[in-house]
Amino acid sequence: MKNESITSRDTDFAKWYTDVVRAAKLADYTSVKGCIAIEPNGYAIWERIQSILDKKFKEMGHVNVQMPMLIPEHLFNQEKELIEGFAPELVWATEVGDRKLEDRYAIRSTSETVFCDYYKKHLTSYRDLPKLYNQWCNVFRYEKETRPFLRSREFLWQEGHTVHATAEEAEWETKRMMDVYMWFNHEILAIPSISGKKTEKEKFAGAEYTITCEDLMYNGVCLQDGTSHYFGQKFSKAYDVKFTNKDNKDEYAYYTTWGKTTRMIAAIIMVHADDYGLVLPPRIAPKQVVIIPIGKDNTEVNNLCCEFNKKLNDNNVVSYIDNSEKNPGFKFAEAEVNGIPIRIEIGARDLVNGTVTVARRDTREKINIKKDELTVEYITNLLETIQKDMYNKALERQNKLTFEAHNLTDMEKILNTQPGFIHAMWCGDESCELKIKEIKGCKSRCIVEDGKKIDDKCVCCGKEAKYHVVWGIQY
RNA sequence: CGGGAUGUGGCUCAAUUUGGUAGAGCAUUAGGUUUGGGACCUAGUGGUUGCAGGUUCAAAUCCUGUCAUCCCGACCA
Repeated sequence: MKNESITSRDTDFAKWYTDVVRAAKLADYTSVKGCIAIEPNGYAIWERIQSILDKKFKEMGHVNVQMPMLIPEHLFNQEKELIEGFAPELVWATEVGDRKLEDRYAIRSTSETVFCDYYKKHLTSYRDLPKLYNQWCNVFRYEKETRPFLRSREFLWQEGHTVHATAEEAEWETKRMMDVYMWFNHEILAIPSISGKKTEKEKFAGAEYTITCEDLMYNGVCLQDGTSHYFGQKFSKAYDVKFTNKDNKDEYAYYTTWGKTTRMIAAIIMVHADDYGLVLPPRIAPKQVVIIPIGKDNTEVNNLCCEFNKKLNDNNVVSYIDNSEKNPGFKFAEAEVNGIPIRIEIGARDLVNGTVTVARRDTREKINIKKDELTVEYITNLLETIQKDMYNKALERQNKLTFEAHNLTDMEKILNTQPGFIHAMWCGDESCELKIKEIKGCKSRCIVEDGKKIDDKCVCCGKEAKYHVVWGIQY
């Protein structure tokens, strides 16, 4: 039965989204404007994200550190573009008790400043390089319009800050970290993201260039979900981060940063969830299997549940038994709203027939199998099938919502009927970007470098096109 | 910052027009009967009606002020 408390996805997408967040108990509002309480179900997803990404980062040679969450004003002011880009959303700590603080401190919105300040002290020789540091932390940005996970004032993320002896190496780092993000979205989150460089207008304040990871939501709205920036020597010059190179000469370090945030949870919801609640890809699901015994005090049923649950957990499948006092129907609905990938139903009737019921969350299909067929292998295979099917389903929809535009009329028509990823050529002038933005706030998402040419002319001005760009309406 | 709306148990709302003992559903607690798609019965807990002031014998209701939230616009990595 459909969950009455969740608004239909096709009726009101925005309402549906927050309904799913609340129904799945991922997060709740707090009395602090724009700051959510991430609840156990939501935090468990973040912990899965963290553990998988953190392992990957470490395999690649990164190490974790922790920097201050207060940033002195003078540090921020050293990089003009950065302070200009961030000024509107910085919140300042200025007082202690009834006195003024010794300095004005910005609450951390991003940590380039403090990392540079640190690296400045700790780099002497090229032998110290590269330094591959990462930080898991919270940041605060004053946002006017906030929505849980999607855009909150305080959010959790990881920010990698690396310094290198050569531009080539730093650029390689920028690229390989975007490859990690794409791998993560495709393989773990089952989201068929696309990636490419941001235009000058849309890049990170102060970066040489920004590579972005862009997802397409169910309703055709785009979501930036991870960025990797190449700074060249811009920041190291502003913050005097120098080292002595092999030729015994002073050189400014080459700097990169890359980050991914709790916004991923919003992406999971808006790509995979449905009118029945959350749907989690098996590889990110904190709980992969729920076993629901039906009927009360049936020793045989209980034993079978316990036995199989143990077998699964012994084989690295995260499974649990729902032994609560609720009705089976309630348990089914609850498992469904929480997005548990597989549900196993075992009752007295099954024991007589020698069967059990296995239900897939993604398709909501119920499969009756013989009791003997219920093996760990059967479940692990099914989890993999679900993972693949979810990716393919998302990809199929993304393809359906991917369009080509040859002129502004095309673009307008697409944006007014069904937005999505819009491929169109661009001359490179910001004036054209601004003109396109006038249509429903459509922005450039990223520049595609697949060599594919849709047209020779700019979609906007008709002059010679330089870039193949994906456009769209963004969150 | 401009335009509009709303503040009543944890949640959704009623009672405000016409001032007269603050109510329902959901959630929750206890006990019992149930259990193959959000069960039922019984008994409870929980609210100085956003805040401050005023009018009145009497204010959730009328008046003044204030604060907060939401929507539209503007703004936005």
